[in-house]
Amino acid sequence: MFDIKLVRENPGFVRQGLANKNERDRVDEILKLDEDRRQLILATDELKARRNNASAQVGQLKKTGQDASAIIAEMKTVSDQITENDSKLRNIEEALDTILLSLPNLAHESVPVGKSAEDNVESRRWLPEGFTFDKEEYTLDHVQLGKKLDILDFERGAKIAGSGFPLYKGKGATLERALINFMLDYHIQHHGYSEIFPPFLANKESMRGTGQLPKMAEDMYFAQEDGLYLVPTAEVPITNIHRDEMLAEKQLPVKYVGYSACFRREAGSYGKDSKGFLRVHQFNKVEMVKFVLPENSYNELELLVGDAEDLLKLLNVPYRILLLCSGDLSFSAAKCYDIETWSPAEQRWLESSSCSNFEAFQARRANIRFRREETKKPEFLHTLNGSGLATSRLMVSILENNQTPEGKIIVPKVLQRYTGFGIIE
RNA sequence: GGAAAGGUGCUAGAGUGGUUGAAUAGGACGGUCUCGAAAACCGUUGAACCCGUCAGGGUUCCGAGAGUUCGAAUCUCUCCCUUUCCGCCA
Repeated sequence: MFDIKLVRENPGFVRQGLANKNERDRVDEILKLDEDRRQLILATDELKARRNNASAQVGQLKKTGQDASAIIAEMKTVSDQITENDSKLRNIEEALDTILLSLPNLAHESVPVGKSAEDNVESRRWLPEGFTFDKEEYTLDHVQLGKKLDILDFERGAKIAGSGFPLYKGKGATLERALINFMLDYHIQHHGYSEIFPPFLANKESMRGTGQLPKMAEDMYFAQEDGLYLVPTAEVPITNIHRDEMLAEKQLPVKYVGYSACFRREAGSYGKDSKGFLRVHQFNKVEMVKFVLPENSYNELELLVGDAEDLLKLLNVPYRILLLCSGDLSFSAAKCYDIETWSPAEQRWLESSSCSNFEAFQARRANIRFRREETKKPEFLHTLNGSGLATSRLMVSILENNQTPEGKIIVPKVLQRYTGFGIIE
């Protein structure tokens, strides 16, 4: 959520920040509501103070058997006024919250200002030894490979649930499971994360906490009867572990890693990237989430990206890192790196991970705080998360990059102890 | 799905409609004592918001919301959640 104090104290800065994020300027509306709100609180608090005093007097008078009807009569009108003011105040605060909850986080100063994905900046890339971008080396795309080897069945997935719900078979299913386990184990054993296996459905409060609601409602599957959303990412349940909690400073950083299936309606993107795994309604993802001290969050972001990169190097998958520009940042992020892996068949990069620092944006929405040792005061902490990694597009890169001229798949070495086989043919 | 019980501070757990932000105990923190520690004793121990340069003052919060009342943790209604038992079930 947006910090109202920032708007109050530095409206110009917020105005510019919203413009950089391609967002409508609502600063004046906010300031007006904020001003109204404070005036009303001031007036009402005064009335309430009067009433509290008078009520104490009534108590005293009654105790001693004296008449209190004059005060009672007077307080009746005061109480009516209070009721009226409170209801006005509620309306104002609702209006204010609606705006504040709908505003995206502002970009950090280190983020390049830009309009769209065109303006993202490649910060580095890593290519396996002997790698070439030459398409001729690779004859089949992941859909063709999946069919030929009978490890992926998109048609039957569509029959069961609809298009975009992949079905893995045989060694394909094993490979997917191996990949998930490898990623989880590696983060737990080498990067110091503790493992979470979260619920795959979450309530409205949780969705609001991480920023999916109110804006992304249309992109999520919703179980009407129960008021629950299918999680679009494990970020939601894992970040909400500490919703409405106060952590101790010495606990930080808290680092979690967890697997979840991810469900996305992808409303409005029909026909785009519809082939195979490129855009699906359900995919698997291992997600890292960190709760950190505000002063450390940008350092922690770099470490987070490094944690995801380690896996790609071990898997021997070509990738590049993009620093997203202000206009391409997601709703909640202040800074974000995308990691894209290479698809030789598509001859382009595919997004396999997104690592973001949300600063206090989610913490403010979800009310996640820590108590600072030095001041003894509560403060919002910073949250970060990153995919480490999403399997579907990563699987595209793994299959296509590891195919032999005969159309077999060599299983990456690090996965072989999980799969129990070294080749799919 | 049926039945019952219950939701109070970091935790356990009191609470008669009128100084109850809330007894008491535990925990945590600080101090005394000690070479040090334990024990004992003493003290401290919530948050949000508003006004104020500061000092400080005020308001709200006992699951959530509405109601009764001059005044509600305490009375009424609705909802939510948790626990236990029964049924169904991986």
